[in-house]
Amino acid sequence: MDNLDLRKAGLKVTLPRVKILQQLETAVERHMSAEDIYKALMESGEDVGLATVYRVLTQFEQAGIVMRHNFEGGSAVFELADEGHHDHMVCLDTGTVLEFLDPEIERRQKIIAEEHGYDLVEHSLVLYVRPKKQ
Amino acid sequence: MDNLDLRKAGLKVTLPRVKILQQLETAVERHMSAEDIYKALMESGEDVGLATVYRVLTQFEQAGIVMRHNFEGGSAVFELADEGHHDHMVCLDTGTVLEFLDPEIERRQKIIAEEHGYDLVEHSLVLYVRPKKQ
DNA sequence: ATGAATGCAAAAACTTTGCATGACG
DNA sequence: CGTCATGCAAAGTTTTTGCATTCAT
Repeated sequence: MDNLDLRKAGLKVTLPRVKILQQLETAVERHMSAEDIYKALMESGEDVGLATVYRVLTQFEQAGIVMRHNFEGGSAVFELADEGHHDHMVCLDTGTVLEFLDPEIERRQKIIAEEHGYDLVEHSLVLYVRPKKQ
Repeated sequence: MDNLDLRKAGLKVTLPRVKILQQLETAVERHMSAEDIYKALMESGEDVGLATVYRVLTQFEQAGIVMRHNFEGGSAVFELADEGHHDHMVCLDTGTVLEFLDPEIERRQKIIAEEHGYDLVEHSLVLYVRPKKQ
């Protein structure tokens, strides 16, 4: 995921775009809101406008470089689309986001859509969880 | 789902609350946004404020009378919580919302959460589909 | 009568857009 | 150099909140 990917997407290699990409690559938390990225860049001394972060993330999404998710709670979160498809598990206590993929669930989804006369285009599955009690 | 349910939830039986409940019960489309409900009431000659619709829906949600869903696209949709749990299938062409329940998917979700050391609290599964081609 | 609920308008939260300036190729 | 991208501020959307008034019990 580097400057070449930007060019391939027809996007000029500008400082804000490179910095946002780097942020998503190096951040501890893979899943960040526009605001998260904006703040992180500000703290690193990078001077990027919030509007630019939103614009760039939207372009990245269209180019298939990032994925946008609407978990519960105000804002959308973005993650690098460098892995294959997966679903998410969000801890209600800590906000931690875990990724998982279950072939059986994937399979059933496709079957269910077809049983109803549809083709499955995409899906959104989020498990909201809490640390196991004992 | 009647006035008794409101009382049981500790909510006074007011005209706006009754009308909103009726709207959700009688509307053709079970899944409505606050704006949808507001407009429908206006067209029926009921004079309810949009803020009240939001307030009442939030109270209904807390009381377990309705469920709130965040499908793609701006606004949240609400449905009466008079059936058991189910997931949703949204047609990208028509906006139609279908409900389904797959015991196997439900089972797998719980297992996956536990395998990661969590208890499953709730989940959100939405299939985005299109009418089958042939 | 009194506490809760409503309507309105204002604000809040998140995201997008218009436009003049600046940077990339 | 021309064009695309940026920053800022303003506007758009959806939802929430403050407050005076009205309503339910």
